[in-house]
Amino acid sequence: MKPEPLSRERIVAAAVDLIEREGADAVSMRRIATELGVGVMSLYNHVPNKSSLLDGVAESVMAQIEFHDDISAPWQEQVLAQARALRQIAMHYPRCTLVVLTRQLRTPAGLLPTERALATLKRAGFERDQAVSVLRAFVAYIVGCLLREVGVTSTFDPAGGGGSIAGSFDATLFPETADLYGWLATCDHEAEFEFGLRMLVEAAAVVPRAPSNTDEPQS
Amino acid sequence: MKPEPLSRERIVAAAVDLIEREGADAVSMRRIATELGVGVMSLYNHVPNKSSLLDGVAESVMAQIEFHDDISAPWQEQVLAQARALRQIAMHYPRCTLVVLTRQLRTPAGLLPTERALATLKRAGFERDQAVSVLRAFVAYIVGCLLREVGVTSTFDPAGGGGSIAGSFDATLFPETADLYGWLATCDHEAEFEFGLRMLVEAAAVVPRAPSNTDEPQS
DNA sequence: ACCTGAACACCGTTCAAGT
DNA sequence: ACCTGAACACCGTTCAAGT
Repeated sequence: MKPEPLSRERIVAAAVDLIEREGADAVSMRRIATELGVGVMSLYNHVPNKSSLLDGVAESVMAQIEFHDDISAPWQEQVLAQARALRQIAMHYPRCTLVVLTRQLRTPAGLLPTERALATLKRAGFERDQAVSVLRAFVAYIVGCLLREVGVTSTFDPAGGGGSIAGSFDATLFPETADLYGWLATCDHEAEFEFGLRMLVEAAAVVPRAPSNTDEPQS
Repeated sequence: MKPEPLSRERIVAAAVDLIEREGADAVSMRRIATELGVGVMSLYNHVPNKSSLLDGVAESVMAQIEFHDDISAPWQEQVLAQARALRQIAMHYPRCTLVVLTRQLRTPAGLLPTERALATLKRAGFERDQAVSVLRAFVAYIVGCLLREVGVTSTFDPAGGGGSIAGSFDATLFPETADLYGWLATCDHEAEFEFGLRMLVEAAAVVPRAPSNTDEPQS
């Protein structure tokens, strides 16, 4: 009935599944073993240790990113599309997101997003050091957004989600927070993501760069 | 010789200390108890559980943020100063940073940075929803930067720090990454932080906002 | 009020034994 | 080659017992 042989892929898939169902804290070698109906130690025939298993989780998720950016579109559009592709996958695996962002991968799946972004920025005419700095600014922003969206960092709701409308903080100590309570208490993640992304794209567009090739490659 | 009574503060301080010395993974109730020379269960007289202890760590670090921003300076300068204050504290407690950013605090120490930033943005003339969106964009960027700086997320060095100059990735598959290897392999964290910060400040400056009070408050 | 040891239900991983 | 149980050195937390 269950002759399917154990393999690294099956183990990683079980881990991704478990994380999405119960959160990253639920992941343990023993738990995944029972999930797969095998002894704990059987896992170690395919995965050297837990850390490597989590690398596998990150790799598996990263490999599913789907880039749809049009190479003939203006670079601003391409950058937006690439950023949205990252967000897509994070929305698809929200509870894996912290794990994915936390393990830096030096594998094809981990390097591909960087490669594509750098190609876009160089085609846009950015000098090499500028291309890297702009990339890093975008990635920092995207990482911060995604961690907020999946609930890892704060949305600035000053009184936990389930609290009363007035909240429990001292409104006289924090008058601005109180005044803006209505906006702080809710967060349209997609709108906020797009808002900051557009700010960065606009700012990147005015970074001085080589005039030779701006939008169209012209070799 | 050690009559100093146990207290929540002493426990939290020991945790902060241990995290900075050995990393967040080293923190356990048992370890901290031995660190303080008491039985494990003694801790539970002052701290309900480990999660609350980590909240204490975050609170303790946040409470040490020192804001030096000049209320009469242009809002752009104030925003920069506030962002740098956050970075300062993260640099002072690098290994606590993930813990701090990961626990959203609804306490005075946790709300103060938000309060100050919102005051600055409102004085700059941003509408209320804009002020919140701009704040969220800045915070996302800062969170992403700090996590990179403390080693949680990737700097995009395509071949781990200790690797050979050429790296171990396939240069034909990733031509741009290979071409930019020299820039990707090193990361001047302060310079990158400032670079993206300036991009965001410039972009924020052109967000359309109420014309009534721009730089000078005019009641 | 504060401290504590024993106990319970967990961890990751090593090792030696099986097939 | 792959699977496995026992064992070791850890976890967080409950509970009942001490002072």
